[in-house]
Amino acid sequence: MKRPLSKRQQTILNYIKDFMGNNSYPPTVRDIQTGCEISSTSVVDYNLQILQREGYLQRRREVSRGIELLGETATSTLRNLISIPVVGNIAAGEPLPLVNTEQWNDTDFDNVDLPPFLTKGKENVFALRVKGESMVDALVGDGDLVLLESIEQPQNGDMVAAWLKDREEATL
Amino acid sequence: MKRPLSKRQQTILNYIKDFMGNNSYPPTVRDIQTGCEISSTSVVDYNLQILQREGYLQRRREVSRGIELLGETATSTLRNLISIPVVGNIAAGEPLPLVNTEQWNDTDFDNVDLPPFLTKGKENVFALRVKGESMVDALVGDGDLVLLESIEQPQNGDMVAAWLKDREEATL
DNA sequence: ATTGACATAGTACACTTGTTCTGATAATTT
DNA sequence: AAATTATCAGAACAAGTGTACTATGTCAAT
Repeated sequence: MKRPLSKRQQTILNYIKDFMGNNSYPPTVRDIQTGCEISSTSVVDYNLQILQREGYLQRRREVSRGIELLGETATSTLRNLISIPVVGNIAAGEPLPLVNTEQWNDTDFDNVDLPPFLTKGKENVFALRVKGESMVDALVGDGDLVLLESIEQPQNGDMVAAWLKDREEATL
Repeated sequence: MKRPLSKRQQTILNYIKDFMGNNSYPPTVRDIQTGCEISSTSVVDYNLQILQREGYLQRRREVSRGIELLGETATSTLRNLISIPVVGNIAAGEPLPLVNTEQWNDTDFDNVDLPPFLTKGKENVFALRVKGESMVDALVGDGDLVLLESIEQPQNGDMVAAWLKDREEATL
């Protein structure tokens, strides 16, 4: 049941969005105050309460800068491309090697930016570069990147490989 | 010229990454202190200086929570992305090669940042790049990325490749 | 005109948080 | 061993920051 936001509330909301876009940390009450040219911090607090009540943001009043944007506002603007690490190469005509992900660091590998829908539903995804010639029925070629989703499985160590050709995806 | 980070610096860096992944705002010095079980805030400040000097993060000391991660670390954390390593290449028309993770070095792989939903439910995911021409029914082409989910298996290290064609999924 | 909800101001307080200072301990070099 | 550097401890200060309190103004309904 969202009532329309007042002009000031709109201003504040936009300022927060803009601020977080530039600064990687949320604004303080006083940042908003000066940024929106509001005369008092209490006014900011007052409107933030409303914005929270209306579901536009979440506050953690006990901590500084405890503002979190909710809804598409937060997600859609920030998440467009996905960077996937290319952990290494795999050769054709040979079984996939065992990979120990626990030893990996995020900074250890190169990254590839991909559209989000490619990894939908998977959690720990990484990539391998294909070395050598084709695989099963010539679906994968030399230089292709293979996105992998790692799974912990005590008993059986299988791997699921997801090929991504341009925007296409197929599953084996 | 990056000198190797000390264990404590690694711990702090990971904590910041983790914190920003969960909270949408950076941690305070004291958050890091308690989170990493450090006895004094000055120690945190000391190590943050080093991390900044080495280029791992940027600080705005005049404001609270003025920590900004640099590099891929930053973007992937902000966008809730998952960094996936591309461990190697795979060739078409041939079985997937065996990958020995223990031989990998930090510089051996590229990374690809992907949205979490792609790897949801899977733990150790990595990617392979397809080299050469197609595989099964020409679903995967040269340069494609294959997402793999690695599993620890003492006895057998097999991999199942899952192709993702658009929204379809199949398993090998 | 009066009421009452909504919105804004101004101010002060208490806790948070970055910073600084001094000193101690460990690791490394000379 | 002595000297030097790197790292850690502890405490205190000052500014940053959320919040509470009171007062004022606006505006529609009564």
